Amino acid sequence: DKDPACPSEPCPPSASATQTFDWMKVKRNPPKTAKVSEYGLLGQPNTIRTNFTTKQLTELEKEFHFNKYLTRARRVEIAATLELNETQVKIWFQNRRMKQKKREKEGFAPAAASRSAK
Amino acid sequence: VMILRSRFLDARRKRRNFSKQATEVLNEYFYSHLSNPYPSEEAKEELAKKGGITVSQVSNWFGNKRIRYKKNMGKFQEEANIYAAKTAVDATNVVAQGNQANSPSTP
DNA sequence: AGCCTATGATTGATCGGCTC
DNA sequence: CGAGCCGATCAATCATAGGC
Repeated sequence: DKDPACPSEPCPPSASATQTFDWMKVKRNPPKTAKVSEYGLLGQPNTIRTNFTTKQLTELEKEFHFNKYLTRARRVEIAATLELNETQVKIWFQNRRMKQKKREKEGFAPAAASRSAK
Repeated sequence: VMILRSRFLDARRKRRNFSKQATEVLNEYFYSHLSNPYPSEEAKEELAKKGGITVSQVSNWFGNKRIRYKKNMGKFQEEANIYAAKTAVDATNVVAQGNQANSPSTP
């Protein structure tokens, strides 16, 4: 209800000095990890970040070391075994590959950082 | 409550806050590009060099900064003013032509 | 000593672009 | 035309550092 200095603008909170740019309004769609096609009840709106168990991560990691990329068949197999969606397994591998790449890239450079620390 | 907290012992354990200069460099860039705080890979490399941190750390910093900034803009108003005064290379819209104002690097 | 906030890192998942 | 991948980013969370 208060409006210090806002002629005619839709500014709920109350931006003053700096403006509100587009990137500040970006909103991601909620995860669709849910498979609300079975139980008539709304059940659990898995609209949140899934937490993989240590067991699942261990298996995924093991598989990753065997093969960096998945085949359709293997994916189905793993998803079933770990009780995850094929999409989750697929995404996990993609993220894992990126993580690997990042580590290889930056796992070498840090060979010169400490200067005259103290 | 399944003790799935097996996350302990990851890596994020020993965390060090960045040096004053690193934070200074990062904030300068962030606020002078508030309209679009998404540094290119090259820009990240330069920021990393200037701040004495890694490119990944620069990415993490901007990621956290953007999210936290928009989550609570009011809380950063003061900080914004401080850095806004220091630099002003903002380019809200790439409107009209250009003269010769650019590269804020290499003095 | 005990909290509470600030902050760097991690990560499941999304977004846009590209390849096939 | 759609599925999978890449690269970047988001968003929530973890765990610690810092301030009082």
